[in-house]
Amino acid sequence: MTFDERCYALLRQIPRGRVSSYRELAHALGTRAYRAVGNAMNKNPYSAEEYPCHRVLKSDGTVGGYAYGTDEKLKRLLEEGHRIEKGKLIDFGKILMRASEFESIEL
DNA sequence: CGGTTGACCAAGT
DNA sequence: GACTTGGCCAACC
Repeated sequence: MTFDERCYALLRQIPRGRVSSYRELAHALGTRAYRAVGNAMNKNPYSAEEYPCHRVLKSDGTVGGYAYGTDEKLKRLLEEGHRIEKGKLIDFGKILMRASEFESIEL
């Protein structure tokens, strides 16, 4: 399994109403390849239904990039009931899915 | 094998 | 707050 595929395996575990971060995903994979996680999200070939890469934000709770524009990412987050102020997710700390919460995946 | 590229991070100014 | 800097590391030349 490639690094990208492992990222997607974690990605599909993030439920509607919650978010995670590039940092947490990297940590869940036992690496500090934050940027490589971003690269994987950028290449995400799957549907947003099963693989919601718009739910992956920066470690400080700001929205971060998106292949179809940050405005589209913002829109999708709002549709899922999140509140955003000054570019940052409100209650990011409570909504954030941390590395320890992910189920282990295949190698 | 070396070099470049990022949807990043953290600490500093 | 808005930059800049050095660091990070998989993927793809």
